[in-house]
Amino acid sequence: MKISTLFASTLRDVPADAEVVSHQLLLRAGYIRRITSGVYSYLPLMWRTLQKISTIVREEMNRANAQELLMPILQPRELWESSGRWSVYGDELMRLKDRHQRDFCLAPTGEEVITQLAQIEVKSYRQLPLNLYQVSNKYRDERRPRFGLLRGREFIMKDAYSFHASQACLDREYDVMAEAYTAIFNRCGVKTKMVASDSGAIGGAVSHEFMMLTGYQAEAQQSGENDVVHCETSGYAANSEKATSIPQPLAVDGAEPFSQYNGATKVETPYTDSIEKLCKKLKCSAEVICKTLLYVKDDTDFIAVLMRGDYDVEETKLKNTLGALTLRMATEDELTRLYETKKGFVGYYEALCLGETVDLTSVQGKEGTPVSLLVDKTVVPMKNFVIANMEAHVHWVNANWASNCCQTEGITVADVRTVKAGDLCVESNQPLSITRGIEVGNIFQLGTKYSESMQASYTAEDGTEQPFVMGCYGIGVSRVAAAAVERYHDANGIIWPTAIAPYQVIIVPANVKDETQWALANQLYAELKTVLGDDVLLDDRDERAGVKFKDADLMGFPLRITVGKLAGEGKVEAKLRASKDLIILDANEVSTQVKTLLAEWDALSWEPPVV
RNA sequence: CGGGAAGUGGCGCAGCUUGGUAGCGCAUCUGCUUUGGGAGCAGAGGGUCGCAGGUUCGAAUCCUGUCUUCCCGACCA
Repeated sequence: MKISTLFASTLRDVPADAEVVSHQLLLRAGYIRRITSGVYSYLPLMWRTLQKISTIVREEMNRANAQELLMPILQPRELWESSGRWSVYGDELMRLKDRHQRDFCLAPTGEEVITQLAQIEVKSYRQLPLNLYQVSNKYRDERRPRFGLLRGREFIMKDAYSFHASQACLDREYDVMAEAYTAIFNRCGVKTKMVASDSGAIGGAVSHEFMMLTGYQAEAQQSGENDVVHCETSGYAANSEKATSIPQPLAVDGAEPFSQYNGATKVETPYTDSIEKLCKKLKCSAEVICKTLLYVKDDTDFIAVLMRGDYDVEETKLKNTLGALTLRMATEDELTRLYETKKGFVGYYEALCLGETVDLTSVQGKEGTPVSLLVDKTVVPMKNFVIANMEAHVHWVNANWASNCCQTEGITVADVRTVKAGDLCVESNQPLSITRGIEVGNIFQLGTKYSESMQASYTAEDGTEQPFVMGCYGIGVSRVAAAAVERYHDANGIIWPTAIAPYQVIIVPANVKDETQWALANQLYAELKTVLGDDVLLDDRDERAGVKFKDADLMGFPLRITVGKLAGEGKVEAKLRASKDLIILDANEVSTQVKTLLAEWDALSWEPPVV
């Protein structure tokens, strides 16, 4: 390919609406253009990169005995009703109507279609196991598309679905997919960590995500939307939405700071509507405070969550514990309606700490509105702590649980707290660290969730009808590309891992009007095409050398061959994008050296400069 | 969904307060010079100032509505 005819133009200025590095660079280097919020055209350079990623994905999936097919993006409402997800998926489902006012959606994922397909086609256990996949556009009406290709409303995803006659068989496939994924991301040059994750709206039990960690950057520049909790010693790794830990072993006995009070005492704490203010007022640390947060489940049920003051509630964990579809904090209006109290003073001192036994009737709100209690595990061992009692501007200190408190029926004890860096690993008892990450793939054990709701079954060996045991496996193809740019770039532009660079080599004649340089550049171009196929670019533009160097750096090709002043002596310069060094080569050894040079650029060991 | 900001040639911006026939840089095109890290000079083309209504002799500018885009939030009692 000659650059003069390549459909790509570079921008000097950063478009004002691009926030993250990958978005900026892909725009500036002429890879993508936005059509509307969260929707992009992939220009030829981008498309080549995406195809290279897809090819790697296909090769590894095929190697794992999965079969590629292609399912429709446009899907009817009825199909989604049959799985129950037409309503469950919520606003993220991109919905539309046809001319007869029939409802359709654009596929955000493919369980419904594939399960129906299996139901029709697979009749016997003899046809199992089966793993089917596709690479196609997916649609999610994100509440806030952002970060360019990292979170768009339209994106390219590889989604695979496996069908099994037993859990054991699914377990084996799950491991096979985990291996395939590791191979895929390694080949793409994207360093990932497999972490335990929450299964979210797709449902099911066991699931893992493949996270590209971005923690190599200075704190303020860490990109990615997920926090990954991990332990160096045990190898434990989990999304913060799923992670558990041993809480920091701080003194949770408030006897010390409150020694001036004799037993449980009511203390004036005006306007302490945050833990921070309360600590300041009482001159104590947060871990001796028991805070109470009021949540609303599915917009109807009230749940009070008791949490140690220095920890936050992990809402995903809470949601799963409660089996809630939606969850939100109660509004201040609701607090007033239920208890006539203010933010900062929600608490059940009287019900839980006064006397020997708890009185759950007094936990109810006005007019007997039921409120269920959920106690985080960290709260149980607390002694002589601070707790509110619905009375504004007052807290109780030196409070202690009634003796049967956490065993009382109607009080649930569960782990719903957000892991903090420095908490201890449940496996190794060593401190955990937290790093930002970009999710580029995930694997789920769906079990029989979809096969049961959609009544997809096969005839088992014993003649009975059994629902399929299913797994599903996704890779965000377009997100992998953006994530790679997020990881591999410098001040001058993109630095593609060789495997997914749109072109491996760019030949730059410094001055196209110099006949010697021009002739040699063209000769090398022809030679390299025989070695690399169409993976070589010739910058044949009549531009100054500086312009061409800048563009080559911005676009991020791994190897640049400059045909310049040494052309007369039959010599050229080779430069790896990720390196500062120039290598002088004899022109006649270029085609034999190119692959060696490219192999030198090993993306997995490259560390970007800390800016 | 809540809050904030912004829409002016392809990209980045100024002009708006105090209405008077639209400008700068980059990019594009032509010519000359230049030619190893985003060149210089001279010239050219390209915009119904997001859209709709209103005020006015006159609106990019003032008013109303609307659409779009971006940012922050939607997690702490």
